[in-house]
Order: sequence, then structure tokens, then C-alpha cells
Amino acid sequence: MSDHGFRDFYYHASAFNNDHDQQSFGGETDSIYRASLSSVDPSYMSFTDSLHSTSMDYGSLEKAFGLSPSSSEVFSSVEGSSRTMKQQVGVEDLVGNTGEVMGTPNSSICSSSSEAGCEEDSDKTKKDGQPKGSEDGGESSKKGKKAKTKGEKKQREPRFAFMTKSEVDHLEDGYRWRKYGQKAVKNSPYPRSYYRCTTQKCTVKKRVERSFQDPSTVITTYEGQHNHPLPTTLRGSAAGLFPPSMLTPSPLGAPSFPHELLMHMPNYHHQMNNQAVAGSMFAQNVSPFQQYAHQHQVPDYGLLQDMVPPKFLKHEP
DNA sequence: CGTATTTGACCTGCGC
DNA sequence: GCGCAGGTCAAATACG
Repeated sequence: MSDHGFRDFYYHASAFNNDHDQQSFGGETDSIYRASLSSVDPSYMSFTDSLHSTSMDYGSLEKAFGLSPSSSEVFSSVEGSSRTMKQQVGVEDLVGNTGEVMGTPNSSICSSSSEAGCEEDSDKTKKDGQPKGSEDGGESSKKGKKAKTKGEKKQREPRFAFMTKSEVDHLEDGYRWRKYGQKAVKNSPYPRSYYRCTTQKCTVKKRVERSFQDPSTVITTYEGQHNHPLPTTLRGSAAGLFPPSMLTPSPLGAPSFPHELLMHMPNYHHQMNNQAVAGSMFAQNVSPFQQYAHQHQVPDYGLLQDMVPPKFLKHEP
């Protein structure tokens, strides 16, 4: 694995307001946008852009990515209705519905859910917010996990899923994660791992599972937004690379972890000096989008600019 | 010893 | 109402 084992990065984007809406890829998707990305390493760009796009303008996204012939494709869909947990981001769904994408080795797929999920934390209190009923002591029956009020509807935070060709399941993304569970996935020989951001106030979670159809593909689903900057401990530059505004939650409820996404992609895990790589790649990929954004006056709420610091465009290490 | 991971039990929601 | 599957908890264990 020379430069990056993530060459073949699947970037899957779809907006399923609840984790379950990913079936949007299927038939009842409200809309699906696809775009081709420049070849080099669409990962970063597609990822980050997509993230934001989901909260701003999907149509834009499409155009924005129509840059060059593709090596990757980005799927993004918006769905307004919430579904149930059953249809959630199962690998089966992702793969199944994006068959064509999967068929292309060099494509990335990414799926996100934000808009509807904008309600974000509204209910996140169910288990995470008020976990372990520590204070309430109302441990309920057995172990005392549940701590949710029935009234609540249980809406998930915005989710963002993407597939990555990688040998490692848990990709580094700049944040610190703690694994808190693992479950066998139906119809898949590979288990799904659950991670939670270790930062105290941060409730972001992510699930990682390997595609049963393509074992070399790892499907990562992020849920929630980081409300803190990247731990500088990891790669000193990580936090420094992005302006504060970018390291804070998006006012839209859109996933605000472009940085992590960025770190995520390519080779991050395969090469120690990813910093430089990330920088360069980022530069290559973001630039076009940024231009596009400017042209179309994409209301990125400052995210775009923040996301693509000038220095990046200048190929800053 | 502190922190992270593992793992079985439990809870929740949905379909039948 | 029951069973299934996903998601989470937390005690036990592993690791640095």
C-alpha cells in the first residue's frame, strides 16, 4: 500500500434524517444527487463538501462535483420523512442500493442525514444525554440503561455515512473514540462496532462495519456533531488547520466534522505523514468546489470558507 | 493504576 | 403479544 490504501474510497452520501432513512437510495428517495469528482483523491472533497451540501444545497453539490470524470461518485439524498430503525444504515442497504457505485472500484459513496435530522439533540437525551440514569437513579428494572422519556420520539442526530476501502476497520479521523459496543450484523459476517467520541461534552457517535459484499470496504456512519475542536494531540496540525468556526457545530445541524472526514479518507491510517497528504489533497479537491460555491453563492454559513482555508488552497503543509 | 476494549445482557422499536 | 434486530450499558478484562 504505497501512498494510500484508500485510493478506492467510497464516498456515499445520502440524507436520512434518522439513521433509518438511508434507504433513500432505494426507491423512495426524495432526491439523489450524484456527481463526479476529480480523480486524484476525491475523498476529501466529496466528503466535506457533501457534508455541507446536505445542509445547504444538494443541487449545488451535483454541479459542484461535475468537475471531472470520475473516479468517484457522490450520492446524496434528502429525505424528509423519518423511518424506523429497521431500515437504518445497514450495509445491505448501502451496498444494495448503490450497486452501481460499488461496482466502480474508484468510487466513493457517502451518505448523510442532516436536514430532517436537524432536530438533532432534541432527543438525543434518551440514552446518551442522560445516560445511565446516574442522577435519576431510576435505573428501571434490570441494569438501568434506559433513561428515556416515552414522550420523546427518538429522533437521531444527523448522520453521515460513507464507505472507505480500507483494511482497517476503525479509521483515524483526528478524534478520540471509545468503542462501546459491537454487534453482529444480520446478513453479514462482519460485526458492527460502535464508537463514541471520548470528549466529555461531545455526543458524537459513529458506527463502523465492513461491507459483507466487499470486505475491503468499511462503512462508517457518523452521528451527531462534534462540539469541540479536534484534539491537538493527534496531529498537531489537525486543529490548527481549521479555523474555529469550522470546529464548532454547524448552525444548521449539518454534520460539522469535515475535518474528521478529511482525516478519514485516504491513507490517513496508512501513512504516518498524512498531514501533508491531507493538505495537498484537500487543496486539489476543495478548490473547485470552493470556486463553485462562490459562483453559486452557496450559503455555506461560513463553513466553506472555514473549511477551505486559504492556506490550504496554497498547499500549506 | 488509569484507560480502552470486550462482551453478554438489556432496552427499544418494528414487523408479523 | 412475540420475536427479531439494532443499539447501548456496564462489568470484566486487557493493555500501556
